[in-house]
Amino acid sequence: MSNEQGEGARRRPSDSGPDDDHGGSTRERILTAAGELFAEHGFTATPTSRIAERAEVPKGLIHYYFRRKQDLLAALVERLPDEELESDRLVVRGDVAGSLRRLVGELDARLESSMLLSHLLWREADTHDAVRQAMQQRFGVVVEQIRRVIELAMPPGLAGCDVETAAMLLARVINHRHSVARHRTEDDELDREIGFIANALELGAGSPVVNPA
Amino acid sequence: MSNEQGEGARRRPSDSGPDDDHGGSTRERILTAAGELFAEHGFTATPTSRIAERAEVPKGLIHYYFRRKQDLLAALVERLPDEELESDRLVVRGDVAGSLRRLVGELDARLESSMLLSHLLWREADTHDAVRQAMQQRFGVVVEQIRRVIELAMPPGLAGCDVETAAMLLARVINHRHSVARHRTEDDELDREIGFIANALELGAGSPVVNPA
Amino acid sequence: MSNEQGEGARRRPSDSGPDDDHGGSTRERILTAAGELFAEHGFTATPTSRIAERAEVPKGLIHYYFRRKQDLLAALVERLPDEELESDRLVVRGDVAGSLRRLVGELDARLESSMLLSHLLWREADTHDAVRQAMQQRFGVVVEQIRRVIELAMPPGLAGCDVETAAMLLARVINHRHSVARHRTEDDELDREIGFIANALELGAGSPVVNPA
Amino acid sequence: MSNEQGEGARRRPSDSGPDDDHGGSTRERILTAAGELFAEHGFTATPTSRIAERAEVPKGLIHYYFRRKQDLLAALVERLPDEELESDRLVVRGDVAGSLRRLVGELDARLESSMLLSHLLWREADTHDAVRQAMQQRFGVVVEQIRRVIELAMPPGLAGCDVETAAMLLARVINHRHSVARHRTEDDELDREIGFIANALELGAGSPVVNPA
DNA sequence: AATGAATGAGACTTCATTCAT
DNA sequence: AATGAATGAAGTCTCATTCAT
Repeated sequence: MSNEQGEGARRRPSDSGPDDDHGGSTRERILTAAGELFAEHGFTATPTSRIAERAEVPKGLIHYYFRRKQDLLAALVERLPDEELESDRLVVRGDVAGSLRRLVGELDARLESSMLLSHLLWREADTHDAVRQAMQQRFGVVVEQIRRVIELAMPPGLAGCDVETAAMLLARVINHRHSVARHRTEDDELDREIGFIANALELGAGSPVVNPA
Repeated sequence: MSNEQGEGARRRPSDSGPDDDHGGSTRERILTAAGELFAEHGFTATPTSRIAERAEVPKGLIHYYFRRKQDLLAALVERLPDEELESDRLVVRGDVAGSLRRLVGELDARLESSMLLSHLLWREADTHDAVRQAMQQRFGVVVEQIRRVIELAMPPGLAGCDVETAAMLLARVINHRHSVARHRTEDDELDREIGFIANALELGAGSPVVNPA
Repeated sequence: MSNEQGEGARRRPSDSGPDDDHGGSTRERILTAAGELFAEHGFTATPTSRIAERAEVPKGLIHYYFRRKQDLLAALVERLPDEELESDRLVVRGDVAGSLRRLVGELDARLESSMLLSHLLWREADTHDAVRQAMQQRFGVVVEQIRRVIELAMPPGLAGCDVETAAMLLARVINHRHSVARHRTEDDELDREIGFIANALELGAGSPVVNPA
Repeated sequence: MSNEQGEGARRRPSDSGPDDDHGGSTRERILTAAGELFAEHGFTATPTSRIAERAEVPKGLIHYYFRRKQDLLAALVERLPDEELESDRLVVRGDVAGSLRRLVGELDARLESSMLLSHLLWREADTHDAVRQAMQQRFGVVVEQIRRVIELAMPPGLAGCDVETAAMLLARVINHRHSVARHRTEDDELDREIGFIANALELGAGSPVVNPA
């Protein structure tokens, strides 16, 4: 268990050339099919043969590009969109809730295409080390971005409250959506939760932690 | 691939007799082993033969008690501790944070034994209908309990804020711990998050939701 | 490469009971089929599916008894007839050639059933450690037996010659037959070679090793 | 499964041109790599892709030069050094042992480069007809050469003994080294065995075969 | 002349499940 | 009630070989 290899993922043959294949380069089609199926049924429960079917390539080609099934997962992780984004332009000083909403919107837009994928990765995180590491790193990045937006958006006088915790809280909510909530994505709830946190911050929540049990 | 039910789970042969087996009735030992292994490696990735090994029973016995592998999962769901608990005695009026901490503590204590199991179930939730339904129901129960504790603990004057959202937020945090956070369970973080939410509530957060996007 | 495991070979189900299978216990039939096919076409070139065909068992049963193909080889080695035999009764003092011929005859008789097998094992000796070790040990045993027979059969006065070398020489001839000569087993040649060696010993060959360049 | 021949081995594209490849013509590098790998792991167990790797040529090139994998084996057989050598200059009349030692030394020197290869060929002899035939022919040539050296080296008076058998015996020893003994090549043993045979011949061994069984 | 993507047959192996005892 | 031998479908992966470029 948990053997990453670093190698295993062969380079794609025609990287930037025009694709006369139906729908992306062959390698890409395989990855897309794999991502979808993994997300729908899980990694172990998805036979490589079904990936081949959906990608409309012969079975052997899967293992030509990705020697082991596991390498498909690794490649999917690498292909994740970079979560980094210049968040500064989203910030409106004094409007924490609005700024956070815009941030979450941006993050979601980026992940939109890979929502299912993201969900899959959370599922496989504790079976595959590479996946887990990637996920944890991404979590850290998100927390950091939230924290930054909050700090920029907060009115100057209210610097005392627990920004760190609020950021973590929101990051967890976001992750929860991507990881577990998959089916019932109720934007309404999310919206209210963002509002709650922003409001709490503006009220100075968390600053004086009173008698911690 | 959906959910069989009704039949499938055979009644244990010697139900009430004294156990001369080493460590619980045979059927129970099988379930425990299955729960552990499913949690460690996932449902599909766990062969029934390995369950038999860990439970120290012959392989045939697994399918004697549980005709299909899937029935093991169903039985594990049924065996989950009832989340219902008389929360009233945990409440100290005026101390929202403390009350919530005690509630979370109780919930954790109940789940302690089945922490891994709970995690497993979240993983398998979108592959197995029966599991998903159970999980969603449990989520609802937890939200409700949190809401109740908050309402009981809140000082009378502050009834205006968004208790519903706060409850959902905390429930999500709890679930996140059980479903995803598996490895790094940092109680410190949880504690601060509870404090943050309680404090926010006391400050009236969420009451006037300002310009919702 | 070269991973023996010690385990891997499941115990046969009905060891000594009467066989109503057609031709030995199931496990034994598999081993016999494997031995034959390995000998004919080599280990790697023999698919387990063909073993199943010849043994007239379903493919899965092969791996029920022998988890890995390699375990078949290991089991075949273990099944080799013990080369040890009470050679003393074969010896006629003063008749070295005759004594050796009887010894070789005995060894051949023992190996007769496993001639092909023996050949196979030599072929696979340098790919599979377990096989090589078994083969080397067997070689040592044979050399020792030959040496003993020679010493018992030699007339007392001629003790000076190089018995060790003669024994090795003959052992090598025997092995050569089993390992390489497979197809054209001309007993005539063997006979003359035994005669030559015996005669040489009686003439005192090897005693004074002259200028070993 | 028998032996194809006649076609199959394409002529190398640039036969006589200067080699700017690193280490021999491309075709030759392929053959060398194939020989090494076949000897190490056996014919069937060696993928052509690994041959390409070791030869540092693209995979397609293997099948460009040698349409079928089997043709590699055939080419290796053809490339074997010619065993024929003018043995007369090695002979010192009256010194049988010395003459044989020099002969064996020469043969070994020729085969030195292809010791492993020779071993491989013996292994594959009974799976590939072409290989077996080549091997048997080579065996005959060696026997003949030994016989010739013995006859030339023997003192005139001792013509009565069984030269044929002695030659066969020694040829077998040589072959045994090349085919089986691969790992523990103890020149010491070989030396003593040559001495034994030569000594036996000088003593007239084999001449009067006494009571053949 | 040379390349490496593509192909599909088939190898080994695992496994849930059945069934005779 | 309990067992483990038996079964065969299906999984992952390898590989010789072809072919368009």
